[in-house]
Amino acid sequence: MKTTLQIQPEGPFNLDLTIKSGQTSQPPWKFKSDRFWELIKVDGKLCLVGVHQKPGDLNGPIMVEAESKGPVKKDVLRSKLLEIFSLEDDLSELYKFLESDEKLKPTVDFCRGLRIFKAHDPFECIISSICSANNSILRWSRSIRKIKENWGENFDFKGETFHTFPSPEVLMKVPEHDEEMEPCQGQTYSLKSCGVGYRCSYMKKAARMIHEEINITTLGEMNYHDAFKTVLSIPGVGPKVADCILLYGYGIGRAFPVDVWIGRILSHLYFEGEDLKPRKVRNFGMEHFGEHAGYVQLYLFHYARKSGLLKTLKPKK
DNA sequence: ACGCAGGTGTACG
DNA sequence: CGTACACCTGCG
Repeated sequence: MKTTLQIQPEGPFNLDLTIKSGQTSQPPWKFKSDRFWELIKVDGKLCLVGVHQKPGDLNGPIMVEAESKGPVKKDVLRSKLLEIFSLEDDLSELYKFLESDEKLKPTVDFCRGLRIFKAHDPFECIISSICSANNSILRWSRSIRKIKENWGENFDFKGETFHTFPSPEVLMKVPEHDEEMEPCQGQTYSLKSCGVGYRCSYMKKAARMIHEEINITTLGEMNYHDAFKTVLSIPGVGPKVADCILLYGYGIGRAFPVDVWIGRILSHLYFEGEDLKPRKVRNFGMEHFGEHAGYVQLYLFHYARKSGLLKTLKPKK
């Protein structure tokens, strides 16, 4: 069953940039025939959505086309997409803030319309974020894709198969190593074979905890500090991953995920290249950027990459 | 070929 | 409490 709708974002929105900017909430959506496609759950139903934006038209409407087994309520689909692409964030407010800081000012021209690309659901976000730790974007997105192909729900459309992310219960039961299972048509399907490395046991333990112990649906209602401490208790989740989860899974804008790159960038911009401990970078970011911290991190990283600044920042001398 | 990059857990002081 | 090192994989 087909559903179509239009969304008129408030302020600039760059769909292409947002999807491809390497945010660790999820790998880029599949691009085919002018649209980005992804299988998501809307109102509990599998729903393949295709989103289109006229190239270069940062202020134009977003055209949405969705295919589902049964009927899907338009307003539910609409709010899901508003959520995923953070379309209700007030970018003019953000840009006012960025322009008030000489160091942040240049990021705006490089990033106009870039928004936080949120995960489809908190569980997927937690596992994705654990998998992204100490990993490359390439390897991480490959792993997530394989996990979805191996254990997600399928949806066939026009000769292609799309996959959801598996539930906690499914993921906690998947085999860790190939030796644990019979080869199936010459192929094996273990979590290790997805290339997750030593993160394998963290991911399985996290899935078990979320299935049996922790209620992750109420995290969004907690204050930042309590939510941070709660996700920190999940195996494989340290400060960086915790902030990714809060930012991309729950839209908590004060979260400031600190990796080595954001550390080098802030050190270069504000500390004359001094070697900074991650703890100090995080405190500085949260104090100075406040509720914009998540966006500042996103904008600084993209700016540094596009402007060539990143290449000049050396991994200590 | 093989060294290296990349956060977290653990084992120390 | 802070610091040092091992962990796994794929790229250059």
